[in-house]
Amino acid sequence: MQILIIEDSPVIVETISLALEIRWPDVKISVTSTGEQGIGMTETESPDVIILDLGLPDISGFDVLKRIRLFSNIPIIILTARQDETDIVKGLEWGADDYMTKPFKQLELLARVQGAIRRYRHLNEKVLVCGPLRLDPISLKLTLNGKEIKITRTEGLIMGHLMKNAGNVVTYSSLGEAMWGGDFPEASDSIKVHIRHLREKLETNPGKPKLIIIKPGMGYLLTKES
Amino acid sequence: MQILIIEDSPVIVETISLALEIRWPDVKISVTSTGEQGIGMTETESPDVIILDLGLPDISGFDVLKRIRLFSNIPIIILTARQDETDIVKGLEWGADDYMTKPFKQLELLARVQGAIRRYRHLNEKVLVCGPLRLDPISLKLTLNGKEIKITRTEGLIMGHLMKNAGNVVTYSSLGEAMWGGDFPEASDSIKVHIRHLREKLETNPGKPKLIIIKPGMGYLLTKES
DNA sequence: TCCGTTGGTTAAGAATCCTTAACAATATCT
DNA sequence: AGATATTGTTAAGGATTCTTAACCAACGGA
Repeated sequence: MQILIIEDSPVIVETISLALEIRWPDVKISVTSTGEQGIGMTETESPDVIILDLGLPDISGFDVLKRIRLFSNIPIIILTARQDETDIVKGLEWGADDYMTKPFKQLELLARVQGAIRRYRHLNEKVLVCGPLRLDPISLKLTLNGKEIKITRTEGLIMGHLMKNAGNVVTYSSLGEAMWGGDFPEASDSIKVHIRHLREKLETNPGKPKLIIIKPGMGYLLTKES
Repeated sequence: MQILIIEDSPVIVETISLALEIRWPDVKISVTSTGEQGIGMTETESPDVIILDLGLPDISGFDVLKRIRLFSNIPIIILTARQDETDIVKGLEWGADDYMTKPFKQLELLARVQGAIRRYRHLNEKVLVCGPLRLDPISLKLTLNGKEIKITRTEGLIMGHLMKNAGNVVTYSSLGEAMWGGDFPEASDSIKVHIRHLREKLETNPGKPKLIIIKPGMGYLLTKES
């Protein structure tokens, strides 16, 4: 994970960096105080998110935004002073993904960054295919040999995770993360219930599963191909 | 709505066009039988969806795919013969959004096109802002003055539709379409209940709404700005 | 062999959410 | 102003979905 901060105030850079590093200990943060350099670094480093102050010393933040958008869809969160709130609409129209007004809370920042990443991830989520199974990871619609299978949200998240790692074992904890996000209950019986439900919907013989296989002591595995 | 078909078999083109025209009577369909032309037409016509046969007379369908992906994220549905199913994975890896094996059912085609468009629409769905309200239209998370407001899925769809048309009246039927999709119950009392719930969550005085206003006989209106 | 752990199975309960329905309040029209 | 149509309000019911819990079966190590 890599984040580019285009901001000329060292205090704000410090605030932002600190929060990001606490939330994502292995984040790589690049900083520049000028717009020109920011555009360059966007190309060279291709960060996952850009945090862009609209009030820069050299060129207008809007120009930076526009020029980055000429070649990239990287999510951009714009910063602006509270009194310049009219800029926000303009910024969003020019392709920003989100905005924050200064001063802002660190938690708010983290939420916005997290949201921007999540939305951007969506962009790259293509239909997943695995043998006879197809899953649209956004709408969580699943088909088996072309027939639509009704699944719940949670079941869809599990299938998405299994299909992304088809052929490999998926641990309980990584499944938990896919289902519940960041932090999830230590122990829960519910995974095996969901697995049961999925097997009932997908397997010809749910008692003798051929698709969703248990790897004892490790986790589950979705058989690659058929 | 515009769709580009890159396919050299007139029979298949006919099948596809017919289905598309029935489903979307005002669709604009462009056809070409060669890959080179297909790439060109993608640039000049910027269609909403491309249907691409992998078996073309001039250049490989994969090359077409790759070259289009160099400059565009337009959703591409690839067609391939049943016996070449190994192509599918390669196609998806190279950036196709979906696939169909020939022969295919017309209804299946429509579903795939619809799905591709819906997913692509997501790409362009930025955070909606309207005065103190912010809505992420994908996760349907809503904040009011920065505070997160818990809303249900249906409430989120309603807010999305209202915010997209902030300042303008939104009719009952268009709200129904936003909530339930294509076809929806003629008469239902539930909209007004959802509106009530939203007002309880958003208005300082839900009985005297200032945000979600009724336009008697027409529909609802979300006040632009505050 | 026996016990303990791991996973499977099933049912019940809780939580959430949507819709319906009945009645009240308000607006619109004549 | 009075009648009628439209919208507001509230409670209740039903559907769906997730979790918990209790018990069963299989397996491996002591």
